[in-house]
Amino acid sequence: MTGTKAPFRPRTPGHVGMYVCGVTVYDLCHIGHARSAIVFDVLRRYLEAKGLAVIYVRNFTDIDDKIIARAARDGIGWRDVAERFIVEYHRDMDALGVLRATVEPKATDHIPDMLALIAGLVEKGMAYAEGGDVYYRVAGFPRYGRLSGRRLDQLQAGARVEVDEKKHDPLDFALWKTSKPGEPTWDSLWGPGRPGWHIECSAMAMAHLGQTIDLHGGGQDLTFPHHENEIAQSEGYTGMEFSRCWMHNGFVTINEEKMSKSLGNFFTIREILDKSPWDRVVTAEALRYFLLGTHYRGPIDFSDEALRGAKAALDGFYDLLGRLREPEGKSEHGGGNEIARAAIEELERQFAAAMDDDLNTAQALGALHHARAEFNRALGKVVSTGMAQQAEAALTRHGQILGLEFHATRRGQIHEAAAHLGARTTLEAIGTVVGGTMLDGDVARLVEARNAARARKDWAGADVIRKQLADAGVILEDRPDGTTRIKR
RNA sequence: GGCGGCGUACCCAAGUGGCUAAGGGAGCAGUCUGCAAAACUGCGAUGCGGCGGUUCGAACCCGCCCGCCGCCUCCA
Repeated sequence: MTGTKAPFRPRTPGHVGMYVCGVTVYDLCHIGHARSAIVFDVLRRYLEAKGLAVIYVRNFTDIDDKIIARAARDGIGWRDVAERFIVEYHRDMDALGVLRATVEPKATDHIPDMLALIAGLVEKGMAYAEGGDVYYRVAGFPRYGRLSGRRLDQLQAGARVEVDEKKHDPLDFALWKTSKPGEPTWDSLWGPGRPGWHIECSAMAMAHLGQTIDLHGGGQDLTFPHHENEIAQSEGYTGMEFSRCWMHNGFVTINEEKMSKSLGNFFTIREILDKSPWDRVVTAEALRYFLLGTHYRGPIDFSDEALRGAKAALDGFYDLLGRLREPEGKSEHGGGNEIARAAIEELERQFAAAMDDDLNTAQALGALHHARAEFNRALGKVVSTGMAQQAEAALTRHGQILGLEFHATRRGQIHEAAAHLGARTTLEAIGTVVGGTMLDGDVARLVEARNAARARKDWAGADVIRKQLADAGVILEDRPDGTTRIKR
């Protein structure tokens, strides 16, 4: 609220009520939506990992001009539009590993709450009715503009021409508006109509989290006027502080420019997942990694190159996890145990320090990479199976806080998985068939044949098989002890 | 016009007064290796848009300038 970082202290120790503005469900989500969802998903995961009980409320705006317009265009009902895109939202966000919120309220389920709020504001003189519409009297709320660092006189000077002459002041905003013919309507004290945009968030936040919430989040573009208006409505009504902490994520840009529909420079989550050369699971994780690689408040520029970089960085973790999990090269008398032990401690410390400092996920990823290098170094000096397990657990535990699941068997672990799964099932479980569908049994036979060739120093023959497997998306890595690591 | 943000190596990026300016990607060299891959080691900004200033000390604070972006209207 003060525009500075401040220690986060929830109202009730050990409990956090957080509200994040979700999406208006009239179209597929783009990566800007993904960023917001992922940032606050990570915040929620981290708070929970710290042992706090989090109630996370993320709404759906399911009544809005754009939904009505879309319904008219598609020739279906507005409720059908909303329902369809809620399903699509979940499809995309599930793919990105965004957890469902504790409560995902829809605006239209809270019309009575909104009406109660509006009525209260009118009673207190904070709002006024005018010909079936109800407006909030901004001038009656002295703190208006504090969140976004604006002053009333400046706003008025710069205000664009308002067509709506029902407003007493151009800055006033609609709490309730008369429906046009054919539009969805609800009955109210001021006649049939529908809610303005801002009131829904106040109503839903208070309905689920009480009159003062611990934390409110959303995209940077919502700071003004949406969140400013939420504060005005809520505090005007309750006389209490609405949210103790505000967090706004920066934009995703394309070629350094904000994504927007008018510029046509936006990517939906769907098309990124569909058009990627990699499997969906791999792409989704790379996208998440990419989005967490920059501090949430700053802008982030999306490009194929950036996504490739994220994927390459993740590959390093997968290679390490494969080495930690394989039984080969482990010994109880290894000299790497101390290195690994120290690295785990360092990771715990650095990761927490980064996350505690305004959710610095970029720095947290740096800590994870440092641990990765240390674990690799330890493996070079040999570690025990127990220490390898601890290292693996440390990596996956911290990865999970960021929503990076290191999905067990993406690459490099097929020989483990294949032991107890049918070959076909394994391929599906792994989810990353890099352009090949060779069955595990065939792979195993070819590896055996190649090793036989190597044993009799038939290098040409061995290389033919290596090539054959490579074409099927299987990469072989020979270990010093003569065994072969299989990656696909 | 008002408000705000950004500019760190080839690319991305953390760091916002004081140890050798994190980390990732790409690159080069070396170790290992039949080859390859992976891994490890080393190299790479005497400098953090430019110029001044404050300070024992600044990428980090102040001033001016240059460049880029966003908000002020629906928008994650």
